[in-house]
Amino acid sequence: MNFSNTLIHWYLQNKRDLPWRNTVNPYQIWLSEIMLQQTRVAQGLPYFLKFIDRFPTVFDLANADEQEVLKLWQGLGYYSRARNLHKTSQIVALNFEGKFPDNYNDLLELKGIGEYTAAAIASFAYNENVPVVDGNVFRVLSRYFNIETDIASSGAKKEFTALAKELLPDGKTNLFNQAIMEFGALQCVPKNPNCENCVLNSSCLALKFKKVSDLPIKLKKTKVQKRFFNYLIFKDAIGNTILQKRTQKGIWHNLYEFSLIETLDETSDLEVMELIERQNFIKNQIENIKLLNPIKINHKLSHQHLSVSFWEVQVEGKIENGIDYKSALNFPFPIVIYNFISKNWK
DNA sequence: AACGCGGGGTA
DNA sequence: TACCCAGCGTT
Repeated sequence: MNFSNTLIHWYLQNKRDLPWRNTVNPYQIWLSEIMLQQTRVAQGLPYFLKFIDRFPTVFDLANADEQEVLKLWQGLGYYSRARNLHKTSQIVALNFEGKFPDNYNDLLELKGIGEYTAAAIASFAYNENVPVVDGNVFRVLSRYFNIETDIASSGAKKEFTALAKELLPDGKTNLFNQAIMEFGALQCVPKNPNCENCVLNSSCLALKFKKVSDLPIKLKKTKVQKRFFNYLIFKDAIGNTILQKRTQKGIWHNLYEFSLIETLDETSDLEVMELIERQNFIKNQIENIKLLNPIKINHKLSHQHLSVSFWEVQVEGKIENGIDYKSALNFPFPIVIYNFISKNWK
């Protein structure tokens, strides 16, 4: 049996039972694909179920506020996906009468749908003859065919797409695309794959040449920036606080946070306290300042490492436009903030 | 063509 | 720690 049919055969015996595999509804397939961009199935699955429950159709999603969409997306990361998801739902609902484009090229026009996602939707929902190339496909193909192209290089996508297209079995694009990705996720995993027990081990070139752990080749390294966040949880006489929306470019766009003092390095608690007293965030007089987490919270993003402190700042009187705890919980937060307040703020 | 964008799992 | 995950949009 050849490569493609072996994969399909393996897939039919080993595939996970996932809700978006039991449908050809392009709305559900689209939703799952957006959520699974750079995201593991285990992490995305609960969000998919929440979204389908709250937004059963593209019209329900289109009619929602962005803030509610972001709230449901809270914790999943890469929040531009949620904003683009919402925008695209409105295009589909209003301009296309709720019907998703039914081919690769038209899908590509939509916000948040790139080459991979367009191919995924086109093949899964419409069985169009287009190959998917994601991280799994790069890994499986580079190993099986011993391809040393740097997968982070500009030409790699074209090269692997062409190869994947050659491998598509007639009329079974849907199955093959699912199969090669599932194979990469379950069998041909990044580290220490179980090659002894693999349906392709007799013909895999990486295994033959003992290069499994060297492939795929990826040269680009991400460099990490360190940042130091001090969040001020103001509290007035009736327990209200201040929240603000992150409208600037950068991380957590359109999510909410407390008043923020960012310092360039590991500033001492005493110095931060002085900064809080000097900076006039609100008119109210400060009564008391208390550091809530003497041990800094380290929150790691893929490209930034954050050291986060939370300060309770008691002020006199009532804060203008203050917000109470119960209302605050309805806002979408970065998960590091949400985890802290849900644990430490009553 | 290179970079910014989350959060969590794995070794 | 370092790397990876059903990548995309911007510059």
